[in-house]
Amino acid sequence: MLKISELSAQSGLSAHTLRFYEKHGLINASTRSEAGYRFYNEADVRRVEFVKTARNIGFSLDDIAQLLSIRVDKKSHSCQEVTDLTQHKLNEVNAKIEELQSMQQTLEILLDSCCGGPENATHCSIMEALDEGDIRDKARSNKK
Amino acid sequence: MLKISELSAQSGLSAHTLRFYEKHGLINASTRSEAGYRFYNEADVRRVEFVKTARNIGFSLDDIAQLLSIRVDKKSHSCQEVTDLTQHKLNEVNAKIEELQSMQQTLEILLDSCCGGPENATHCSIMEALDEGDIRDKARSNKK
DNA sequence: CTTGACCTTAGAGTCAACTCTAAGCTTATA
DNA sequence: TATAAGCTTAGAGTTGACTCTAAGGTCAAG
Ligand SMILES: [Zn+2]
Ligand SMILES: [Zn+2]
Ligand SMILES: [Zn+2]
Ligand SMILES: [Zn+2]
Repeated sequence: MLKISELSAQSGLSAHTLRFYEKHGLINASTRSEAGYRFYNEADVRRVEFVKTARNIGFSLDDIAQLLSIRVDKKSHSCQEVTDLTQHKLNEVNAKIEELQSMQQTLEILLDSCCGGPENATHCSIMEALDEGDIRDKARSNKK
Repeated sequence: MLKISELSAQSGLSAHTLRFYEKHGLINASTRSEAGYRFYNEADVRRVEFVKTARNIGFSLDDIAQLLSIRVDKKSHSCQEVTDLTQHKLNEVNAKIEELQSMQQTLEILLDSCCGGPENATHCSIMEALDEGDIRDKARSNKK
């Protein structure tokens, strides 16, 4: 049985974060001492590791809550539910990547066009491009 | 001279957003009516368009504030300052893309491994992977 | 028996970029 | 002249995932 500071050291999550996750229904200390101190058993630790893994992949805490509710009763849930969640997350990630790649392209074009030198910026092609808005066409897909 | 609602219609930014940008020092109505109504002239409108363009590229409002301070006095600033800002933003964007691509890979691996069918999730390889944490190695670079 | 480290809670603060509300003027139209 | 639409301000609310604070209880060591 681990105290919160021990679990914190072991998991790399701060005690604050562990309490925060508890408040949001993700994890729990299955026992408390008489004084109210949290004590985590092995199953608790495994659950925390599950949360950590899912979080590292990029799932939101809401996603993780759903994954956890599947985890505690796998018989009542299907593989399809799991792939739906995963696919949905993948779609989000893909959309963000596209948005960022569009920004990336525009920024590279801007950098290519500017001399980057120490002279003053009265002739700066980046400033001109921002003023004229003509890169906006290339950057339009960046909009949320 | 445009009233705020007219500039809002023309620019696609809400009147709320225009006031918000003003509060944060990005834009200004160079004149006010006797009753205090904002009136935007052509230079104001061009400044708003500059902000919009920069925002669409992905610059933060802080970045934009810096770009604007260069814009109003180009003689006192160098091309290098402009490229520094742009390069810094590009580095940020590249870092995020890498992070997301790592998530993307992990999610694709997970999706490949799961049957996605309607049977129950007791055998689900995604749940197993999350439990065992063995994809964490692939996903480790996702950490902030 | 007193430090000092650790634990508890509720609740506030952080970041970014809006978004909205309330309460009250102003202006245009009927 | 009355109604509605539009403007003003200060300030609060939103989202997500923490992060920290205050005020106090607990526990081991010296
Ligand atoms: Zn130059
Ligand atoms: Zn330049
Ligand atoms: Zn299956
Ligand atoms: Zn499965």
